[in-house]
Amino acid sequence: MKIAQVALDVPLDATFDFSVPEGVEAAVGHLVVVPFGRARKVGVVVGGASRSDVPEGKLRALESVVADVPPLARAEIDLYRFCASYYLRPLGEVIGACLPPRLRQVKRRPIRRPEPEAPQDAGFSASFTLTPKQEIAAHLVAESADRFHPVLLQGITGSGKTEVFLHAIASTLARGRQALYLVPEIGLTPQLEAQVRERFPGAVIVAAHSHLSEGERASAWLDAQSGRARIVLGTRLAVLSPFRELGLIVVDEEQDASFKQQEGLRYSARDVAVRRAQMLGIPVVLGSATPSLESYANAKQDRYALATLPARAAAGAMLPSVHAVDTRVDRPEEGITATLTKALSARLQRGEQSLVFVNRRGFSPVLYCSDCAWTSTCDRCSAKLVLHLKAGRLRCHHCGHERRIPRQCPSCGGSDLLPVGHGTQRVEEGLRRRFPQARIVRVDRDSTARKGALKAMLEDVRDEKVDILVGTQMLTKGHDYPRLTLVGVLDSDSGLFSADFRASERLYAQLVQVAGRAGRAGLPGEVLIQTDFPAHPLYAAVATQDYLAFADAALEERRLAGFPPFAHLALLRAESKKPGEATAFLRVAVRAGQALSSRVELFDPVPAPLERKAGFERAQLLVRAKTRASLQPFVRAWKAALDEKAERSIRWSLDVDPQDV
DNA sequence: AGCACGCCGACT
DNA sequence: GTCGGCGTGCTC
Repeated sequence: MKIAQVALDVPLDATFDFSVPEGVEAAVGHLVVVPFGRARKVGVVVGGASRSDVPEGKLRALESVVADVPPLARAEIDLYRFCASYYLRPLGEVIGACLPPRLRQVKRRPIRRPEPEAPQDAGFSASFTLTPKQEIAAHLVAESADRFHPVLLQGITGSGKTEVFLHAIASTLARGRQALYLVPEIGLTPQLEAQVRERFPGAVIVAAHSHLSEGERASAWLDAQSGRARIVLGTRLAVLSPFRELGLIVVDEEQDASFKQQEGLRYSARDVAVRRAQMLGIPVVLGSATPSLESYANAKQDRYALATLPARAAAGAMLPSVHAVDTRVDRPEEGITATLTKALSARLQRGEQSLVFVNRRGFSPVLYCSDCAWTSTCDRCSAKLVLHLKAGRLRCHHCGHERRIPRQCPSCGGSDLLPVGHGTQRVEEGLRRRFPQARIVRVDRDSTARKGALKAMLEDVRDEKVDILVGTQMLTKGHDYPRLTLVGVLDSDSGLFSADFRASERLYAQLVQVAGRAGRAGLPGEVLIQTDFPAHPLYAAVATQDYLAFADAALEERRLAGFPPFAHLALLRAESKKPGEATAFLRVAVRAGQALSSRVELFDPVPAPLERKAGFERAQLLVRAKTRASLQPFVRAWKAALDEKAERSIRWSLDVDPQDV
């Protein structure tokens, strides 16, 4: 009797055996329909055997092989096996994460497939000539097209990294191979998709991200698998797409945190991209103005080739001048200092645009009672309720709980309730009072909730219907505004002294990114950073845009502290509704871990950054190892031990290579 | 995760 | 007398 081992998207760390009926051909990679419990499910055959350990009474027969989806290639199954093993998740969950939902339905409408078509023109409209530096970088990528060859491309904003990527993609297509182009958030870079389509007019290009409709997603997946799509442009989940003849992977903004999935299969799409390139023996390019220290260290150790683009590509485009505004002397009112007000006013007079960036990480407008110091907090989370004036509500950003704005203080009955903190709404109002004639647009999660709202706002900015843009990190990514010459940064300091060892790296990347919005086309740009610590070296490094100097200093700090890239981490998170239980479990986990290995270092359990969330009490525990090779076997054994020990009332997860600690 | 089974409180 | 609460157990 023939047995098929099937991976199913259920949270059980096992594959399931099914007997293969006579006359059915179910090889590794095939999608199959199987009976499971009282339901039927679509799974993927990941192995075969002549016998099974499952008792005969339990073994059931697979129902059918899915006919209209070609089988996954061995290379893909191998990649999924690697992800499952490295990130300690069931293989079925990995496959579940990358198979489009439509293809996982047992009963579904047929997927419309395009007619067979004439061979595509891989032609590339190379309307730009590369600068010598870009030329060198493009060469570096193309020179070893048929072996694993990681390249880190570090280039300041406006230096033309995209152009280098496009040239590398062009030579990949010319050699008859497909290219995968990963970006952090495709919704924020609609310009990029248009740009790629324009440059490769004869090639089929598909986008792969979670905002697609189910039909579009399935069809993009099948196009990548069949080889019809020559370029796949996508977010992190696209790194798991099947390809027929993948020849290049590009990871743009490789330092971006959104490449790390934050629940379930907690994979890093950047790391998986490098691994996939290694498994396939193809080049991979990581690009950024401010590479992660992990990637930079790899380049310094010659594991990656390093290419740098130290100058802006457009003739005459200059770097913005960056100044720290000392908020101890120049006291902000409604978040804005006199210096910034003056600079904004000058832009208004000259008909130029300004951007006010509110670094809201750790800051929000909350309601505060000036009589008894009561502040609005969420009942279920250890978080403040954030004031939303337009909606007239107080809202918890973590669990969604909301309530009406009270007229009187719930604690002392006083009527002197004031909003404190510098949320974008308050800054917007302050600016309107100062500049009643200015056209001001606010861009944040609330104002862009409606579909297409962000796009419309950005178009207004492009068409110069806007004088001042106010907003959060959404504004810092990838957009190009020719008439924007001033960037003001508020609440910058929250990243300087955070408990997270990566906070300053992130702040630096964020400031460089937002500074890069100023003065991109001939007009000189100015960046004003409001800070209590104007002499902090991080701000000096932003001013000189000397990434290498910043990174070398930051790496030295990491080396001394023994943090990544000089160590490897895993984070055990636990949460429970029972008080104290999560921490108690972590203490048990420490003892279990100590018994397993002396090659790892187990920290003390600490409360999670948001200690209470939606009624759960959350704590976490960091594990550090010198090398990946010593961390991996430890976490594997540890997980097995914890599976035995954990009570049902505890929810826990292990995060390998955590992003936020 | 679903989805059963199973044993104790307020309703037609 | 039942409808239904979510604790516990299972899925090849």
